[in-house]
Amino acid sequence: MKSPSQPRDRGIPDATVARLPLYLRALHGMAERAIATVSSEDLAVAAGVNSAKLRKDLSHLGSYGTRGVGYDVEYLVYQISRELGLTQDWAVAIVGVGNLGRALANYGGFVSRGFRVAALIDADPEVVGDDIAGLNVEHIDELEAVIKRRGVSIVVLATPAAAAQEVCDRVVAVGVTSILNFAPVVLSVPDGVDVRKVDLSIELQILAFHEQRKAGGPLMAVDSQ
Amino acid sequence: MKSPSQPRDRGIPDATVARLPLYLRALHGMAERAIATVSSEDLAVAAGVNSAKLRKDLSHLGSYGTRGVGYDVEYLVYQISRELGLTQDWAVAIVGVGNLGRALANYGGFVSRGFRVAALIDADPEVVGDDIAGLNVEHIDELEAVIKRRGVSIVVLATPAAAAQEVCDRVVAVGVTSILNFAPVVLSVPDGVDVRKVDLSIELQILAFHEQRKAGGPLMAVDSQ
DNA sequence: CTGACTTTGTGCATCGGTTCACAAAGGGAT
DNA sequence: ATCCCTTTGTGAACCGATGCACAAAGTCAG
Repeated sequence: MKSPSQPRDRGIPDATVARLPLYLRALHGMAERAIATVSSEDLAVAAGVNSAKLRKDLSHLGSYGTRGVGYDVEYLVYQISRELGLTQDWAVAIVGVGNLGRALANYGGFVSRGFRVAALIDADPEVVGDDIAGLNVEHIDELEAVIKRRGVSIVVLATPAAAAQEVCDRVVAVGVTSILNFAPVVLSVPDGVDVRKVDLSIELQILAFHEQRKAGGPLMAVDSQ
Repeated sequence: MKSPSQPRDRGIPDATVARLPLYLRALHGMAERAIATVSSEDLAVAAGVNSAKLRKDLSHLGSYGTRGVGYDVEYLVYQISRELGLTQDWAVAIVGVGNLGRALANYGGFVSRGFRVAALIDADPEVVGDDIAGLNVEHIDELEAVIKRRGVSIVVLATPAAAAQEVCDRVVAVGVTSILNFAPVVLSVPDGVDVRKVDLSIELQILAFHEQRKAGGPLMAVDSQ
């Protein structure tokens, strides 16, 4: 059972928050395999982190382990889910139904737990009206109305770079404060609005940097194999 | 002091490397608008960071600015490109041509500079043979052969979670040491292999955490911001 | 050439995050 | 109940990243 009021240090470090979903995924896998309890060591391995870090991360949520035993898988799933806000249902709108938007709409794991794609929105009349992943694509003119009507609180931007800032401004204006941005631009938003960025080309460039270094540094092999 | 033409400080901090692509993008935008020189302040604003950080980042590459003036846009573009290894051409293979793989293959900005999608690979006979983004989808059996033949050095995994580790093992076995993983699994790889992970559901969960907190949270807390 | 002005590059203090290492807490056996 | 074994939770050292603030280095006007 849950301790009623654990006035837990509401300041969970960002680095910890970023790892909680990782632990949660590992725990879900264990729950499916009917594993009842898990040690910090085992869970850490499954999540790809070291066990001291995992223990410190979990300690920020409360004291949910049992010394000498480990953590109860189901209980920990619940606690982490609650902490992340996954015990409620989040309505997500995807703006921009190009290749990427379409992929996101169809991507099952993307909306597995706690999230629900509630709207698809695009500006192209060619696409508006189409059914994708069981949803009707609505026109960008309806943006504000749709967001309010469906109670959307998280917006995914999969628009072209040039359109991202404008769409961003509009959704912020109707009260959205959480945005996941796939467009390769730096969005400017007022304080209090969270923007997370996923940038494929940046990831590739970081890989290229390390790859180059492994290959002998710049100006060495142009044609290596 | 050192000669300004010999920067070669081989220890560029990871945090800096992660931001260089951001600067590069901003600089490209400026170059297109025919801006010849830029101050650290202006570039920092364009890239969404603070100027001291930007200057420190650039100082790791060498001393490429002119006091009292700023940085030459074109020269800085070249230096950062070179440092990131973008002056050479990287052959990228995308494994898994589902919705996401397809989106990546078509995503223009994804392969704009320095990168080239050299192969699309899938296991589904339904998809193999299709032409996507001007490329023929090849069968997973050909994985090793294609990677060698095309000189692929970076592999993008867009497979289902269950297949990712196996594909990963196979590409590592033929010498690939840079992997961009979109599958929601923790890949285990030998030392020396770089894996970067893009995980859509984790990003959403992080947003949900902050959104929940803003909305009052499981326990209404100090609303500092 | 000199002096006013601009902007870089960096020393230094600080901060957040990671890791180590161990005392405390619990279980199980006898 | 007592001892032994396992594993958590955390104090403290460490490490890298951030941001301030300023001297050094350059431009430009006269």
